[in-house]
Amino acid sequence: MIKTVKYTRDILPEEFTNDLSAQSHRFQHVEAVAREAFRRYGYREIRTPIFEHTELFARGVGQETDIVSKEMYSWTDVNNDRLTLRPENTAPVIRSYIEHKMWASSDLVKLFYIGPMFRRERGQKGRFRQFYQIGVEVLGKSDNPAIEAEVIEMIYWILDELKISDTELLVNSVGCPACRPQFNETLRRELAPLLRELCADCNRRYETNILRVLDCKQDAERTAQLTPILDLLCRECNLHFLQFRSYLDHKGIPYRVEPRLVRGLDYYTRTAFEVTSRTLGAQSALLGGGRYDGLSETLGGPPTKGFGFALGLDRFVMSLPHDLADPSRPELYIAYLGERAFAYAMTLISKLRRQGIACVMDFEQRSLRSAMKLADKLKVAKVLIVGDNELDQGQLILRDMRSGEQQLLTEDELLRFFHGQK
RNA sequence: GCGAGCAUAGCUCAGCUGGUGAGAGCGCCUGACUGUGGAUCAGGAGGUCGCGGGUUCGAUCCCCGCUGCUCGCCCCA
Repeated sequence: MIKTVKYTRDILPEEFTNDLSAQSHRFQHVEAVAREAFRRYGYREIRTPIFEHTELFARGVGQETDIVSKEMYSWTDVNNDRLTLRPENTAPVIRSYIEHKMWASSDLVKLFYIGPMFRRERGQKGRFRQFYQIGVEVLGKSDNPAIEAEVIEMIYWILDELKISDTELLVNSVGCPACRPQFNETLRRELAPLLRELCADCNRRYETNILRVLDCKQDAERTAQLTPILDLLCRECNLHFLQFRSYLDHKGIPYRVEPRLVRGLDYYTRTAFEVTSRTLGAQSALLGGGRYDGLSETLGGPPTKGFGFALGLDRFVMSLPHDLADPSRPELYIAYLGERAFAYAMTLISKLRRQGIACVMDFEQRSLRSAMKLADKLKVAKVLIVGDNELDQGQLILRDMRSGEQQLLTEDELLRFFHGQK
């Protein structure tokens, strides 16, 4: 049997899987709520290719990051192009922003995207090699922290609307090109004498990404005595962070300052944030994002401020309430008896569908009993029964599957009945 | 890339220190019920016990290897 590739999976209609985290209607629901949020907040959809030139990610995300150095699906095309399945979508969106000169037509560009990303990681709860992200990017001339607060407010609206609770917002500032070298240096100096006491991972991080040492759970006790990164920010970064926090306070959005929060992608500057959930297991990040003011220049574009986030659709789906109903189930099942009724049902069902009614019928001649069983299994709300008797009398039977009540209707009355429902 | 656990029917699992016949619940199909579902009852279909090797008179059970899944580390959404 040919199966899905390791650590990938099918997202299925609910009738084919008990796994709530893999049911397609739950994905649809998160997408629908997110799209409504984007509509209200003025975001426009962008769809970029799922593969790009490898160089885009090497330069945008950073050659030394885990993503680029070991997790990308890359290949050389027949014409020797180096191509990569996108591992994230901020760099592609910036690429598009530059390619289509969006800066020329608007000072502030607000984009959203929904789609699959690919990373060659080991699978785990809430982590797959093909996973889905919904994200936004705010691009333009302004780096006003009010932009950041508005984005986070929108995130909270989405979380509320989806009834996802038990979450926590963590915020931090990772500085800018002006102050980061300095606090990296300070960190290096303060950590040097401690290195022998720190775990193996931290010794490695000391060389590769020193900020990550702060994120280590094992060595939390020892690193707690270091100068907090927030004390080392430059004037401008410090002011920016304070303003950002005051806007959150103003909006009544609760958060926790987490000086250990460090994002793993190179392009982040200043504000970094994450929303975690207690219910997710080891991979607790529901979403993450931050500011990336230099990214456009890095990719050959004009100086541009940027802020955005991406949410893990797979993880959102896991966090949704368990009892979410699937609204895409058919409402009506047509049970027919005999050839004449079959021909009639064929044309009637077309009329109903053109009116927007979700209705289905079976194509085998079967007993009314087995048709009813089928309708029951489909969980339709109503069943229309039509046989020779009904055709002769010009009256159809409409049965409510919940109450068991039946009424007689002419075809016109039926069409009007469902029309009124819409 | 590293570590641990698991692998028996479509699903969830049982199978008592290796010993005649491979099981349960749910689901599925049929009938009791010639044109009325859910409940009940009676039948039925469905399994190379993940794959390969070894130990043994005998392996679903013990050992080794492989594969897959799951969870954790790293890292991220």
